Amino acid sequence: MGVETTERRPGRRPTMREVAAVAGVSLSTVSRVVNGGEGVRVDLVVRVHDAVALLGYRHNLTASTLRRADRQSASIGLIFEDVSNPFFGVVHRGVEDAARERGVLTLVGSSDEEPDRERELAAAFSSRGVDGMIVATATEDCSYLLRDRAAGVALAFVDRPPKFIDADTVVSDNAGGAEAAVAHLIAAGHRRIGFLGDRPEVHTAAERLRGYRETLAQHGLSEDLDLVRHPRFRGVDAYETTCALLSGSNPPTALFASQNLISAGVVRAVHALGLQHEIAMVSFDDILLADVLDPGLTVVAQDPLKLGRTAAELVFSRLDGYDGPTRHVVVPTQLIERGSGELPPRGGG
Amino acid sequence: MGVETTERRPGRRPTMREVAAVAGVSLSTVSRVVNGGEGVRVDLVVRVHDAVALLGYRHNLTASTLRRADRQSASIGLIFEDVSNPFFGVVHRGVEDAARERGVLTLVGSSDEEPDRERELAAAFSSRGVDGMIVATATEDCSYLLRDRAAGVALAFVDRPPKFIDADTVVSDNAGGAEAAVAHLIAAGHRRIGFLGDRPEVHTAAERLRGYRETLAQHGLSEDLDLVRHPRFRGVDAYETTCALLSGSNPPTALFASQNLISAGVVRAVHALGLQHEIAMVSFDDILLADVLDPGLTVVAQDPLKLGRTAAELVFSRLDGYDGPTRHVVVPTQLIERGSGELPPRGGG
DNA sequence: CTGAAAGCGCTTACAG
DNA sequence: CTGAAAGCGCTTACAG
Repeated sequence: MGVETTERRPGRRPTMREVAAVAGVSLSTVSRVVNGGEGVRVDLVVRVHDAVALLGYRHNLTASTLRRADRQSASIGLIFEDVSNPFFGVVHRGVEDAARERGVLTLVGSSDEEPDRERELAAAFSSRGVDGMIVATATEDCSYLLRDRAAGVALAFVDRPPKFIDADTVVSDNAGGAEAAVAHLIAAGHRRIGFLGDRPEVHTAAERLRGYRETLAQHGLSEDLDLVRHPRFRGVDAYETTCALLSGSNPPTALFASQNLISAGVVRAVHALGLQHEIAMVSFDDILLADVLDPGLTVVAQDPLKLGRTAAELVFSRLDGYDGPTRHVVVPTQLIERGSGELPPRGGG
Repeated sequence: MGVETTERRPGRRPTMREVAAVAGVSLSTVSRVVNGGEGVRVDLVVRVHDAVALLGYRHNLTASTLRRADRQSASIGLIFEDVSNPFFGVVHRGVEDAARERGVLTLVGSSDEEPDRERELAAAFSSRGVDGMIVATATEDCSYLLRDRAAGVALAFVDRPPKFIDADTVVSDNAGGAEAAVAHLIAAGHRRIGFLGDRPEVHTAAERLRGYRETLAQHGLSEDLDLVRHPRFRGVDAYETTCALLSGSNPPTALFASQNLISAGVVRAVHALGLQHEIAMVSFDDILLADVLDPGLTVVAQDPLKLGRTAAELVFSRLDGYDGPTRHVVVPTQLIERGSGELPPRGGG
C-alpha cells in the first residue's frame, strides 16, 4: 500500500537503446530479436531476452508502426450508433472475435446518430492511424471517407449501406425480414397491421418499412397511413405512440415493431393496456427475455455476431490485398414464433 | 462506382513537410499552426490552412505523440468481461461520455473472464501507448499492472476491485444491494431463499453472497448450503440449475439471482415450470423488459453508466496530476419493486 | 515571429 | 550474422 505510489511518476519506460546497452549488442540486433529473432545468433538472442526481462522492456508499437514499411497499426476503428445498445454490443463482439485472431485491437465510439459526431470519430481514428474502419453510418453522404480510403484505410459498412461511396457492406435482410413478419401476421388473419419504426432516413427503418408496404400490397391490402408511426425518441416515446395508436378510432389488430428499443416500448404499452392477448405483435431484432413474456414475443431475429464478424473479414481481406469489386453481403434473418405473432385478430378484425 | 477503386493504393497521405512546401513556410510553422497557431503571423496561418485544405492534410497524432513532451496519446484502454453483455455495454458508454469531453478515444476488449486474455489485452494496450486503463479484472493477482503504472499509465478498476495492487476503484454496493434484496424477501415472509450466482472467485459474486449470508444471519436464519448454487456457465445452465433446485425435496420459496445473465436463466426456468406466481424472486442488475414480465421482476438495479463515468474520471484526475491516496468509490444500488419480489411464500412456507 | 536542427523510439537498407 | 546510419512524421528548444 502506497509503496507503488512513489514509482508512479515520471513515466519513463525502458527503450530499445537501453536494452542494447545492457545486452551489449547494437540497437539493430535488439530490434531483430524483438521482431522474431530471424537470423540472429542464438547467444545474442538469449542475451537480449535477458536484458528485456531485466529491464521490463515493452515494445513500443507506436514508434514501430511509424517506421515500419507496412505502416500497419494493428488497430481498427468502429463507429456504432450507441455502444450501449445490446444489438451493437453483439456486433462489436463479432468484430472483436475476428480481430483478435489477427492481433488487431478495436477503437470504438458512438455516433448517437449524429453525422457530425460520426465524422469527428472517423477523423480521430484516422489521426491515430487505424488500418481500417467499420461504420454503422448515420450520415446521408459518406463521401467524406473517400480521403481516408485513398490514404489506405480499409473500409466496411455494417448494418446500413453508405451513400456516395461504393464500399464493402454487410447488412441484415431488412426488407426480407419485414416481409416475413408481415406475411406471418397476415397469415394469422390480420388486415390492419400497425408499423412502428425509426424515421425512414435511417436505412434499416426504410427497408423494413418497404418490406411492410410491399407485403401488404402483395396480399392486396391497401396501406392506411395512420397505421405507420415513427416514434422520434426511443423507449418512452414508442410507449406513448403505441398507446395513442391503439386507442385511436380504428386501431390495428396487429403491430410490427421494427427496432429492438422501439419493440421494448411497444411491448410495454401493449401490456400496460392489458392487450397482450388481443393485439398480435412481431418485433424486428430479438431481445433478452422475449421468450419469457406472456405471450412470448415473436421476433424476426438478426444475427449481429455474424454482421460484426463479416464486417471485420471484409476489412481484413482488403488489408490482405484484395482489390476486387466491392462486396455487399446480406445476412438472413429468422422468424421465431413465440406466441405474440400467432394471435388471431380480436373480434374477427 | 469503381472510380475510387483506383485511388486506393498505395496509401500515401500528405505530410507536414509537403504542407510546408505548398504554403511556402517551414515545417516548424506548419506544426505551430496545426497545434493552434499561437504566436504565428495571421497571414502565415491562413497560408498554412489553405495548404492543409488543398492537400487534404490530416495531423498524424501517432507521430505527434511520439515526439511531444507530455507523451499523451489521448486514448485509454478498457477491459471488460464481454462487450456484448448489456451491463458492460452501458459501463462502456459511461466511460465514453466522460472520455469524449476531453477528446479521448477508447480501445476496448473482452477478457471472457480469462486471466491470460486480460494480460494480453493490457500488454497490447500498453504497447500502443494508452494513457490509462480501466479494468474489470478477472485475475487473482493484478500486480502485473504495476509495471504499466510505473511507466505512467493511469489505472482504474471497475466493477471488481484488484488484489495485490492498491489502485483507484469503483464498484457497486454489492453486499448492500444483496442485503436489500434478501431483507426484502424476508420481509415478505420467506425463510428459505435460494442463491444463484457466479462462482465466488468473481468478486461481485462473493460480495453478493456475503450480503445474502449476513442478512440471513441478521434475521436469525440459518444457511442451508443446498440453497446456494453456482451455475458454471451462464444462461442455459442457470436454467437447469434453477429447475433442479426447485424440484428438489425441500425447495426454496424465493430466489435471489445475483447477475443479469443468470437472472435471465432463472426467470426462464421459473416461468417454464409455471411457478412465476408461486416462487418469489429478486434479481441483481436490471434487465430490459423486466418490468413487462408477469409478475414484473423485482430487481436491485445498478448504475452502470455511473460506474463507467466514475472510472473514467478517476483515470483522468490521475492524468491531470492528482497524486494522492487511492480512491475507492462505491455506487449505491436501488431496489425496484415490480411484483416478483413481493410474492408471499406459497403454502405459508 | 520564424526556421534549421536535434531527436522521440523504432526499422531497414547498407556495408562489413 | 552484426552494426552504423538514415529516416518514419512530428515537436521543441535554440538562435536569429
